[in-house]
Amino acid sequence: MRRSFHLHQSPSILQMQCNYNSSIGALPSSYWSRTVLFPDWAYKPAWSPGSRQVQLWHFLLELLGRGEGGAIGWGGEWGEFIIRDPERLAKLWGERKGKPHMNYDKLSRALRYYYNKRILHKTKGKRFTYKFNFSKLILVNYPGFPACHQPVPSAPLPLPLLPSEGVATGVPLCGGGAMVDRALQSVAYPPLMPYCLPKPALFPQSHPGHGHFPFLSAPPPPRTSFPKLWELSAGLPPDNSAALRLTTVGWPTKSSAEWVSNNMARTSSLHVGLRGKVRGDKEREK
DNA sequence: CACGGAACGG
DNA sequence: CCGTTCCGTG
Repeated sequence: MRRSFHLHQSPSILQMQCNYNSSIGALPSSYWSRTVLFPDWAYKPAWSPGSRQVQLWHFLLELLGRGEGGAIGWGGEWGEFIIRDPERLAKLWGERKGKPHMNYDKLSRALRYYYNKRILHKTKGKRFTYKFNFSKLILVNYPGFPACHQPVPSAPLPLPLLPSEGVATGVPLCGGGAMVDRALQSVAYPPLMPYCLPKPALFPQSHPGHGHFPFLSAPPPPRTSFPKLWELSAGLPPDNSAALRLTTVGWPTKSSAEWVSNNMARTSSLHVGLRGKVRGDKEREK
């Protein structure tokens, strides 16, 4: 029943990347893997052997992780990034995808499609500035948000960036925030890209009791009236529905207000599920 | 610039 | 599904 999870597709890659877990400061990998939940999209490996193509958000993370020269860079807030040279970025993206006529206009359209999927949102007012929804981080197993402010080791990971790694090789990067110039500022970026982590087991299926989730404020009605609601939602497999329902709990960051205002309006994942099927909601829109 | 509809394609 | 292409609107 459990739909095959993305991680299963590239165990080797994953294991390879997750070896770093042990190198996160004093924190055992188990700490991370059981404490932090990333949105489901974050766990998709860059290159599934199943030959799914690179996705834009992943490409961006890759460039950001490499500290790519000037085309794109991290911004002031967690997950925020600034496209410094839109056309150059577009060109890079175009090369990767074999779309020679790519430009920022088109690329940005693709980015806008991420809004509904809650992968990205726009930092309003700032040109070329977008933000990954890392704020959707969820804490599990820690009722009181213990030392919940990302126990982020400020020091960059000893990332085994292979010399052979590069755009052309298609080697998956576990980069992400690892290579962020620490010089940049105090902001802590994800020390590991989420997709480097094993996905924490959520609700044990054996426990229909669903109860023992500390933060589970109000599980959306299991109303059987909309049985497969989540399955319609783009990019959000049922696996994650549980996680997403919890997102209202949110991550207590400085930007939480922004995040909340941005998404509280949409209320809950129920809405999101609906919005996923782009077609039907035109009328609804305004 | 930024947004989102629409048609289309791999 | 995930963009790509094109385009009207603000």
